[in-house]
Amino acid sequence: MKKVRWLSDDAIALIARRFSALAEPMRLKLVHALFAGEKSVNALVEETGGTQANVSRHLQTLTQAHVLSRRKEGLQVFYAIADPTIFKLCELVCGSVEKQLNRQVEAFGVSAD
Amino acid sequence: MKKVRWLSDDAIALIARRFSALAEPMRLKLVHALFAGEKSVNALVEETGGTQANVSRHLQTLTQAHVLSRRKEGLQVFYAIADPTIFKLCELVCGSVEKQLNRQVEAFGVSAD
DNA sequence: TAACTATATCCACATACGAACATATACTTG
DNA sequence: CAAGTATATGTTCGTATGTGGATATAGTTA
Repeated sequence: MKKVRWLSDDAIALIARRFSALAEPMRLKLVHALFAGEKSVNALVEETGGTQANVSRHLQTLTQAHVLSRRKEGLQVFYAIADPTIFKLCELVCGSVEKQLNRQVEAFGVSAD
Repeated sequence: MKKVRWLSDDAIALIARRFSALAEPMRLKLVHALFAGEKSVNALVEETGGTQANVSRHLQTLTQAHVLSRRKEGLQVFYAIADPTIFKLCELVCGSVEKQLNRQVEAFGVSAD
């Protein structure tokens, strides 16, 4: 028996903001790249193929959303996954999308009658 | 030992789309309202306080994202949560946001020195 | 201090997206 | 078939947001 909590408009807005942090391909790429561990901005620029300006901006967005953490060391800045729930989140969504695609493939395969 | 799958740009885009379905306050409200079970458009309009046009649009978005299912019965259309992972997703994010807020409150409480 | 590297920010532009009104469509009932 | 109800869609508008180039800032090294 699960209790469904009540959510104020402010709470709803916060949750929406958290989701929107992950609702962008480049940001997802960055998060995914960081699954392997902490990396510098430069490393992320090379790995994702984005421009330095864009990568920096998205990293800022993710950090403000408390998804990533920021550590400065000399000239470089290292980012890492700050919120461990991100792993489960991505896993869930990834699996769900996969399942949906499989269903679509199946439906397509038997759709002729 | 967890294997990190490789994700193509297309896969990334799909996952981003799924997240963006939940990255909007009104859509979250609708999803949250449907946690209690299937409801008609009219019921959702009343419960959320949105306009009929907007609610209908957002319901369409959520349905296309495979978050909700649609059942027509006479004049009315009933929507329901189609993807059970949504529950866990919201639970995770909700808890994470809550935790983060608590940390901020604590930090604020001891920040004066 | 001057050159050099890594990162962040400013700016301009294009596009996506949510809101609201009006209207169309689908279904029911007299 | 006409009127009425529930839902969807067309349209316009304002705003938010992603992008890339140029530039600013911070830190290192000669």
